[in-house]
Amino acid sequence: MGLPKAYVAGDYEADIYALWEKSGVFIADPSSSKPHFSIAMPPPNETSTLHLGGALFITLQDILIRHARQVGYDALWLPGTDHAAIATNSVVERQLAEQGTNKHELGREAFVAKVKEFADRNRGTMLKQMRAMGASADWSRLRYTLDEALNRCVNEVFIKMYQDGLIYRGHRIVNWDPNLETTVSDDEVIYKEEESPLYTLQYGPFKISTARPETKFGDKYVVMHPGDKRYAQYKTGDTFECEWINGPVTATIIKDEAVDPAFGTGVMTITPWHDRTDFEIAERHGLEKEQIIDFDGKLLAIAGEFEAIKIDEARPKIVEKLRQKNLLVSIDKTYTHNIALNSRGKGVIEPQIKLQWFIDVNRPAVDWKGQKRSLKEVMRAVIEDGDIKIVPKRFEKIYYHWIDNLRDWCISRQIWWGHQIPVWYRQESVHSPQSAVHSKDSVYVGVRPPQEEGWQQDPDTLDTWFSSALWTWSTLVDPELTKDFSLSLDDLLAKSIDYQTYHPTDVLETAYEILFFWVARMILATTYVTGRVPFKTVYLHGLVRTETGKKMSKSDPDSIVDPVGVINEYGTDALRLALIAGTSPGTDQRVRKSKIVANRNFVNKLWNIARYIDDLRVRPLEGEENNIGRRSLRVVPLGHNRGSVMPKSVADHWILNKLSIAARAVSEDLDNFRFSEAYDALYHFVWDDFADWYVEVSKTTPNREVLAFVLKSTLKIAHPFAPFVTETIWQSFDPFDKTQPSINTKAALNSSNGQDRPEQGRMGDSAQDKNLFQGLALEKESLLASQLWPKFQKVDLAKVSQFKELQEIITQSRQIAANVGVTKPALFYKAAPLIDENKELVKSLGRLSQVKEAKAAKGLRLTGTKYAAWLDIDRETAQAYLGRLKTSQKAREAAIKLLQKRLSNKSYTQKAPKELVKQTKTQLVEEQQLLEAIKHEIAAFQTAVKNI
RNA sequence: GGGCGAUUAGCUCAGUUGGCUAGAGCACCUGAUUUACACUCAGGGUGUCGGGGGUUCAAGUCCCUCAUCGCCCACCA
Repeated sequence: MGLPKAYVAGDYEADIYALWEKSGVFIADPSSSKPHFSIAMPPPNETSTLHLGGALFITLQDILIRHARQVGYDALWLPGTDHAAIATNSVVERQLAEQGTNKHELGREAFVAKVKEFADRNRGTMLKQMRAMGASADWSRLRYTLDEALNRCVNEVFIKMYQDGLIYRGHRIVNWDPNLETTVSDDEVIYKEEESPLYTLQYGPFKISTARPETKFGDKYVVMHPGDKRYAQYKTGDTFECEWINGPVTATIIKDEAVDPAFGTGVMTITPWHDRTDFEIAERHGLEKEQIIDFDGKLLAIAGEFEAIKIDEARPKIVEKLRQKNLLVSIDKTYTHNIALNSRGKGVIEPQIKLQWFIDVNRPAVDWKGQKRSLKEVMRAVIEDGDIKIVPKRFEKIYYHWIDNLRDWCISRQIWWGHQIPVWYRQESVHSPQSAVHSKDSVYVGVRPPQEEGWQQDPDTLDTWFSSALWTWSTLVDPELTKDFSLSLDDLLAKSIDYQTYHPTDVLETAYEILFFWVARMILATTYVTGRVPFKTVYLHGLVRTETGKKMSKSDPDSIVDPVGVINEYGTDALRLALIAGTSPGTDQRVRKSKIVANRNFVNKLWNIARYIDDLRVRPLEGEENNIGRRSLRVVPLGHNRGSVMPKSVADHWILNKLSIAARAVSEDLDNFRFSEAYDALYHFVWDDFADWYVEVSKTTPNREVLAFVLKSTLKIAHPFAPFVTETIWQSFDPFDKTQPSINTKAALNSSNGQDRPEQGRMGDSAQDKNLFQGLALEKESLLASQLWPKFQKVDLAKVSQFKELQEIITQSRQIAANVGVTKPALFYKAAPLIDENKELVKSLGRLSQVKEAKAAKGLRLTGTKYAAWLDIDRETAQAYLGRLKTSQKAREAAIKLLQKRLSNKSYTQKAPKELVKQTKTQLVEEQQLLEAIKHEIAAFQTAVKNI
């Protein structure tokens, strides 16, 4: 017995991973003659640690990739990390604040160096943890969103879009975060409901309401709905004088449909600089706009005595002043409204007008299928035309809705960590024809800085999602080529072998949360640049929630289940399986400890099947001749992909049939992204069919070759789901080779009683000096990870049915015995060659004292089989069973009635598929036979009872 | 205001293009068992598939409607 009793994942995982990585089995080969398959891994924040969501996406993608390799693809899973501009930037800014300084004092260069240092220091944890999850990614192609090569791509795309008029610079209202001192895109703004007082103020003849009196200093336009009869006497352009916060103002009447007559008095004043709706009204009517609040969140000179006061402090003071001036009409304290927050850092967003860079989503400047279309139109078309399929489909609707509401994308950020905008400015003196001299900003846009003196680069960086949007292809561009500035973007793509081989990628798997942030933007950028879609299928997974259904959040550390902790306690395979069991695409799931335990048990079940077979290789069974030494079990070299085996017994035929069905089902389910169903098929094959039936059968009539073959095949189909335990078993022994001892002696010693285990969770650490498997050759071919998927086995279906008949006899024997409280009864049979041939098997599995041919009926007749078989139980003892028989009779009768009704329905026999009708007929016959048997048995019972 | 999802066993959830008597894990009950595994085995489920209506030979599945919970988007003076 070489293997320890229970599989202790921590003893093997690091070594197994090292084995894979060293062998190069994860490295894709564009020159391979195999068909290619690729997935671009969503790059996680390089300085963060793995959370359950990350564990989930790695599991799903790893399953797809491993399965693809096994069914014969050259598969590339390209990993990478993200520079997470705002997140990383703000961590370092916070550190600086703690040290009493800030980035402005430090200066740009020093600040960026500091962020880089922070990133360098914290990089690696994530990569290590992804390996711990078993990710079979091609680390030789690891990319980072701030790589030089990716920067080249980012700049090229920016320039291309600029030249096509898709990128422009303009004064627009943007979401300004005064805390992080940057703009953020519309998608990064979240809204939180908050109760705050609503002040109603007297503004000339009107009453207006506001929750933000501090923005009202400059208000000089009064707006109402054109159809509002109450204000019919006023016309657009009418003016009046009135007393306001800091003295008299001249107000102008504006009529605009944006005003809701039902809200308050139906009249409002506008603050175009700090409100999007107001801005739009002002744009429509050509009104003046004035800044009230500066970019630090303090009031400007227009606020008079309130200048330079933070808005929160200023508000009560302003309200007090309004009260004193008798301009405050009323306060509604129960008013709730949504305040805008930055999703990162939760700072309150202040709308501001700012000169920023935007992507125009409505300009028809994209060549798509022979037409000039806008980015919006292309984004819609690729889904509508089926170029990209979204799984689950319901997200297509959500996606369309997002596109329809999409505004121009603000891509410039005022943070320093990221891709700096490739634009330079220079103040130039210009002599106009009238010979007046004035200065003008010249603009230079290019991959490299202009050669002449005096140019200043735009200080802003690009939204992180701008570089992420290029991810599927920028990672496939050959980094060497990007150093050659004579090449155009098209050249770079044309000459990059990886790009030519692996793009478009096959699947993009990610969380539904980032459908807009990332998926949509990859579609936007990639269709525009390459003229092709970035991926063919989008699979979206749901959130992993806590046991109580809450979202795990950093602000509530107790809510977080740490995947690394789970790996250390239960093993990676258990975690992976728990994350896919009973889930469905796009739906949130809860993770509970019991679920992880259940899946750890499955992993252990695989382990023990292997242990049993390992043991059986070299040990004769009771009653078996001790001639194993002479028997020439064919020695098959490790990793040899033997495609088939010879079945002998009915059980052999049955298990090979089950195996084939399971292998096919798992594969088909995975092809269709039905992860949970695939695992379900695997689980029940392994546990119910292989362990509980075939292994048990093998204890009386072993066929070592079939056992070994089924084990090897099982390891293959289980491998994508539970890569570590399956590879560990694969490497531990060759089930065909009785001469080779199990090699896990060290692990066996370590974990024989669960004590003195080596330190766990050391994945990737150099502390592990000796690999358990170091004696093995490291050829790729010897790894389970590079084995091909099992082929369908042809078997004799008649023999399969015979085994099912035996199962029925065995199951019924157990049921009756348990039901009447008898242990180990005898079974008699008459004229039943099948039972006769499998006496020992039926006896052992049926928990019977003996199985014997009888001359006449004796005891209790089994009803579920066509064979004449009786359990040796007297009818008095079996009284309890009578009730069961009667229940069964009723069920049969009900079923028969239903089937007859169905068959007598002409529209059913005419309209339903022929096969189904045929099936129904067969079923009716079977039910009728069964009913007859039951009736006979009940009659026999009644006779017996009478005779007592 | 617009949209999406969920509602199935005590709990957590599967259930594909409608098609056998609706399933799994956990929990629970009864029993077994010193060598593959107590991380085990055998046996045990009386569910109005949220309510109502409709389409169909056939509905957990499709359509309408109502209810409850959750999410997304937009508006919020």
